[in-house]
Amino acid sequence: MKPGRDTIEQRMRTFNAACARLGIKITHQRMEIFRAVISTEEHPDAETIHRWVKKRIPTISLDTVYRNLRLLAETDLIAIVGMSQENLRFDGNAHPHHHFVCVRCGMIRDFASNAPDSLQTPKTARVFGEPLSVHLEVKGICTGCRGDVRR
Amino acid sequence: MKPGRDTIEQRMRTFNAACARLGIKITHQRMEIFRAVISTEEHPDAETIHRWVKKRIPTISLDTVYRNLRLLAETDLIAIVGMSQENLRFDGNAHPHHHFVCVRCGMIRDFASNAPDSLQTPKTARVFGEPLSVHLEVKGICTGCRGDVRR
DNA sequence: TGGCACATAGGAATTATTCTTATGAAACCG
DNA sequence: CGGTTTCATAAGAATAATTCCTATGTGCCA
Repeated sequence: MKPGRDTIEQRMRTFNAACARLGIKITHQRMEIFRAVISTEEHPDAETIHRWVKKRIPTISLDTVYRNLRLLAETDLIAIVGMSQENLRFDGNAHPHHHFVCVRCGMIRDFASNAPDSLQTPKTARVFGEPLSVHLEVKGICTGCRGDVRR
Repeated sequence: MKPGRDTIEQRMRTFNAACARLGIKITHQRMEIFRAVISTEEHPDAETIHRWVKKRIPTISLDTVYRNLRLLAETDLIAIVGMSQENLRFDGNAHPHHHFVCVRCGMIRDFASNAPDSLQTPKTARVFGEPLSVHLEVKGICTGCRGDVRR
């Protein structure tokens, strides 16, 4: 486990402040779950976090881990990697392309980049390995959903 | 349903050729599943594709749809949207960042873009709606897996 | 056209995630 | 301080997407 740009303790203080502001109780379980997520670069899954936290709270249930991860993600204290996790979805577009994803209705549409050069792999990514492809995901509100809101 | 840059019939011919080359049998079910995926912009899930194909082959099983979608994705005749669909994974990095994903071992690492301007939302994406965030996903082989291969 | 490897259908199994319900603890209020 | 309300948790049951199993069917090469 290794800290990011902020120290763990700094982020725990931010966490406490955010919970107070949002009216979320600061339980021992919740704190340890948050600490586990921010203390690693590994982007762990719920099962893995559960295993880690059990070392400190042996009786914690998997459901509590799931419940709190979801809560933390909803309040943007942590993030969920990748798509907003619906089912598998398939794409028959044979050409290289990117995706616009509506965060409200889940609509996905393809678009081509109009600046292909800008999609050279950033040098900062190359330290991790040999890149094969680069894909852009734009999240937003689609025109349909935006129209709904106006009404 | 609306064709992409190539016509449906062109792509069906490519499909037949690819199957022959790969030693995959061209069954009625397989063809209809492929046709369904390439005939839409909607990035459907397996259940939806099953519903569509049932109109032409009423007895087709959901498992056959899954099996063939997976086969087609493995041979790059179609693609799966988003991450290579393991479990939910969580990310405690509070700063905006992008992801390097190893396609072999699933390792995910954060990196910052060294060209933030290049991540202005492409104009081609704006026609679909109001963008909120842009995220880059670089897929590749991580140094660890690359080392394994050399041995 | 016969045989054989590959495909399919249908239902059962698996697995990640969420729900239910009863219990427990924190905060609130007089 | 004691009562009450509200939110959180644990444990196991339920749900739902995906995959596996196995018997039967079908495309394709010789």
